[in-house]
Order: sequence, then structure tokens, then C-alpha cells
Amino acid sequence: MGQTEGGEKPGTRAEMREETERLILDAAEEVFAESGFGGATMQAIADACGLPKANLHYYFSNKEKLYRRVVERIFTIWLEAAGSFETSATPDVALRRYITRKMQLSREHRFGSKVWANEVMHGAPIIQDYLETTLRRWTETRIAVIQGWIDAGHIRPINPRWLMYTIWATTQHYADFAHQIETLNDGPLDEAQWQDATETVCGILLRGIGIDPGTGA
Amino acid sequence: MGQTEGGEKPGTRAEMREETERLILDAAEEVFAESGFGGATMQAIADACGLPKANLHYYFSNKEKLYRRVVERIFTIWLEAAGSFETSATPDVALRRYITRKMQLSREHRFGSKVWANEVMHGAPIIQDYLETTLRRWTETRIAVIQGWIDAGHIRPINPRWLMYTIWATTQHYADFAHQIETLNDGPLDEAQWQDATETVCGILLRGIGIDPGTGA
DNA sequence: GTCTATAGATTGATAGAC
DNA sequence: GTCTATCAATCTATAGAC
Repeated sequence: MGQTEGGEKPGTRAEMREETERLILDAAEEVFAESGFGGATMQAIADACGLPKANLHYYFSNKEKLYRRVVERIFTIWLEAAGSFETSATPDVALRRYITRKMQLSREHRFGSKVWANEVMHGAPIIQDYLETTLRRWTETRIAVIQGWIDAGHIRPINPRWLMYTIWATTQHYADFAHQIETLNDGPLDEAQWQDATETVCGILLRGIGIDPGTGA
Repeated sequence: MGQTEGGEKPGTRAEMREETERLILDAAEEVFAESGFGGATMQAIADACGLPKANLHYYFSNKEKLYRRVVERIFTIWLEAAGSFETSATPDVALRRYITRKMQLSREHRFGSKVWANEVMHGAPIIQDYLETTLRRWTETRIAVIQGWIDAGHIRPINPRWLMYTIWATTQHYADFAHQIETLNDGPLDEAQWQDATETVCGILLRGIGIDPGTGA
């Protein structure tokens, strides 16, 4: 299988290429997350997706370009989640929805979160421009919204910047430090624990800025 | 200078060895923090402390043993900070003191925090035993204390475990994601910003569990 | 104890058959 | 497009002079 279009899926050349690229990107994301950029080897990524090492270089010319594509894909997912912070909603709805979505991301995209954390910890050599443009603009608009809530007396007066960092830190911790959490928990969090953790985080942060959190249901 | 005891400091052989070891460990901590274990090279560490590469192997037989010593030193500092969570104090005093101390650590030991985060993100290959013994015991005693506060009606009923994670996440974020914070802030946080961030974190977390936070002064 | 030179192993990347 | 074989560069670690 591979050359003709008689397989299970349509399989035009473009579709096959996209499929193989995704296979490699998924494997690369996991290996980069677990070993960092410097610790990851092309061989390890090749093994993780069952392809010869040379094929990786056929689809992505070199290690750095492959890494860059992995990081860019993660940033796209992050941007989607960022959209769940609706600027027109009331603070309790907007924040609860955003925190819940970020917790869900930590659960479903653990590797992506780790790659992002690694990248930032190492000085963001690849995504510095994203930090300075897209992330900065997004952050500033949300800070303005939060400041509006404060001016309207909807939440307590706190520096909106530190609140944003608190939300990012708390939610992403469940992905980046998953190994520590699972060690202390004797295994992965189950469905009920994820719900409880999410509700607890929402509760602490909302009450922390003077909002009575509604029900989590 | 170096062989005789006529230098500025006493300089017995043992003292000189300790001094050189600390020089190497400091450089190693910074390089490991910025590049990860796999990305760091012995040459980069040697350059960072102005010593020939061979000397590193004289003091620490190989890269992994050097890394292990770096991580162990960080764990010692973490344990000291852990002691500031006094089990006999009232919740507001105990938590405020612990959070403040953790924020101070993030400011003064950024590299150590990053190395720890890296180690945990990569599955804690070196410090897994510490997680399972020392950290676990410490966490369980504090969870019991927090549960006691809940039973006595001093704080709102929340799962103490998620509260601990929230404290760790929020405070360590200021070290691990310092680069992102500084990018969004147009430079390092100044004294006033550190104080404000610390006070905000204390305020959100204490109010979040139903305590009226006292003054930060 | 300190340093230079180098061995030995690993890795990113490519050439070339199929 | 896929795979095997291999080159060139880099890195850990050590040998051996001082």
C-alpha cells in the first residue's frame, strides 16, 4: 500500500503527505516533550513513529525545522483555547470557561504543554516573535477587559497581569508536572479527580478575586 | 595561586576542593536550566566557569553525576523552604509565610527552579526516589494539617491536594516562565512588582479558600 | 590538581539504490 | 517516496605531560 489510490482512505498524494507529516509531528511532539530539544534525537522520533530516520529528513529538512513545526502547531491550539476567554461575557462566565478549557487542554495535550514550557524555559529561541506579537496583543486586550471589570466594581482591585499568570500557571501545572502529580497520587487522575481539580481551581481563583462562583454543573 | 595556603582565604585542600566544586555546580545549574540535561554540554559548563573541560571530570566523574549533584542541591533548598510551612501556625500565617518564601525562591533561585521543572517534566529519572519518599511524606503531613483547618471551620472545604498544587504552580511560574513574563513586561520585574505580585498571589489564594488576608506589611 | 590532546561513541544529515 | 549505508561533526570521557 502507498502508491495507488486504492487504500481505505482516498489517498491523493497531498493527503498522504499530510497524513505522514502528522504521524511524524505527533511522534516528535512526544519525544521533544520528554527529552527537550537537545535531548531528543531524530532516531528516537523515527522509532516512535516506525519510520526510517531518513524519511524524517525527507518531510522536514532538519531537526530545527521539525521542532519549529511542532511548536507552531501547539501555538495554534493555544490560540483556539485563548478564544474561550470571551471579552463580552461577565467575569464569572468568561473566567470559568477559560479556566475549564485550559484544564481540558492540560489533560488532552500534555505533550504540547510540556514542549511549550520547555521552549519558554530555554529562552524561547524559536517562538520569541510570537511572544512579542500575538501573545502580547492577546494579553493586553484581556488585561484591559479585566481592568474594566475592576473599574465597574465586578471584581476586587488586583493587578490583572498577575491574575493572568496565576491562571496560566495553575492550569498548565497539571500538564507540565503531571509526573509529579501522578507519583503523589499513585497513578493518573481519574475523571472525578479531574472534575474536582477543575472545580477547585475555578473556586479558588474566582473567590480569590471576589466573585461567588456559580455551580460547576 | 592555588597550591599554598597564602591566598585571601585559608585554603586548606578540603576548602579549595569545596570552593571549586561550588563554582562548577553554579555554572552547571545555569547551563542545565537553560538547555536541559541533553542539550547541555560539558564544554558549555566548562566555559561558564572558566575551567578546562577535563577539570569537570576530575571533580565529577561524569555528566550524569554532575547533574545529580545539581538536582540534589536544589532539593535541599526546596526542603528548607518547605520548613516555612509551619504546621502549628494559623492558616493565614502559615500559608502567607510559605507563599512568600516560595516567591522569594523563584526570584533568587530561578535556575534551580527550572532544573527541577525540567527534571519532573522528563519523568524525574534522577529524583524519582525523592518524590516517592521525602516529597510524599512532606505533602501528606501538610494535607493533614490543611484538612484539620477545614474540619475546624477555619477555611472553606476544598481538596487540600489541589490547593498545594495551586501554590506550587503559581509561585514557581515566576521562575520557570520568567522569560515569558519579562517579554510581556518589557524587562525584569522590579522590586515593587515582585512585592505586588507576591501580595496579589497571597490575596487571591487566601481569599480563595475563605480567609481574609491580613496586611502584607 | 591543572591542562592539552585525543580516543571512542553518538548524532544530524545525505548519497544513492530501489 | 522509501530505505540502507555512510559521512562529517560533535560530544563524553580519558590518557598523559606538567
